[in-house]
Amino acid sequence: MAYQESLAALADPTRRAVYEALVRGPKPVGGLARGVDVSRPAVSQHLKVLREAGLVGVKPKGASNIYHAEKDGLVALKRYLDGLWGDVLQAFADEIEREKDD
Amino acid sequence: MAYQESLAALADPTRRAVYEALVRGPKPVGGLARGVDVSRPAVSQHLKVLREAGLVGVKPKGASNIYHAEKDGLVALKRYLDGLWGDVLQAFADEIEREKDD
DNA sequence: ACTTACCGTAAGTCATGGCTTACCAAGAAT
DNA sequence: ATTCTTGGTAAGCCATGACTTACGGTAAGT
Repeated sequence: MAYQESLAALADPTRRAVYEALVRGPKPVGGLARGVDVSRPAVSQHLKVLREAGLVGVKPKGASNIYHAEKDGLVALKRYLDGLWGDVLQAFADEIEREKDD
Repeated sequence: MAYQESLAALADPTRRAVYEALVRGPKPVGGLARGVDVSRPAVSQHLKVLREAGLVGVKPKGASNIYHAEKDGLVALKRYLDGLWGDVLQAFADEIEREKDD
């Protein structure tokens, strides 16, 4: 749920690939594993990290678990970056001011 | 310059701390090192990663190197997340539609 | 000129984490 | 009831990467 976890979760390429697949629509673990070139257990582990970051959620559907993208983790990350963005703009403005002193 | 590098760069806590310090204003390497509990060379290595991601830039000022936040890397990351966000909303909309079929 | 401050790079150490195989549990199907 | 599919967890391996110390190089101060 915290932006730090979203950041760490999305930093890994294959985990990001799994997430991007889910962003296009809900899918079972097996389906996700087929889209990536790692084993199915590896995908399960990635899903755990994504789940703890609030980026995805699960709904059991019989024997299979259907994963889907969740808003929370992404919103947290977007908010964090927007905060940084504001500060960066401020820093730029400050620098313009400073350059007037020559 | 690519969002992948920004993601990887900001995923590390101490590197993120260095970046956040720069976002509040330009600083020399030594000053940055004093704000974090790792050695100065470690900070230099983090700055290299941040620089390659387009998140920071340098301006030599005499003997010291003044680092500052750069827009490019952050913009790239924000764009990527906005794309994801759009897809997530679409996926949610699709799911609402699907639930009408019961 | 010599020393001191500032910084980047090299080499080596060590922990983190991503991957695999093996195993186990639960639901579907026959 | 047994088999087959689906998937989470455990244990172990191994590469990546974050950190340290040591070194070299340039600019400023005296």
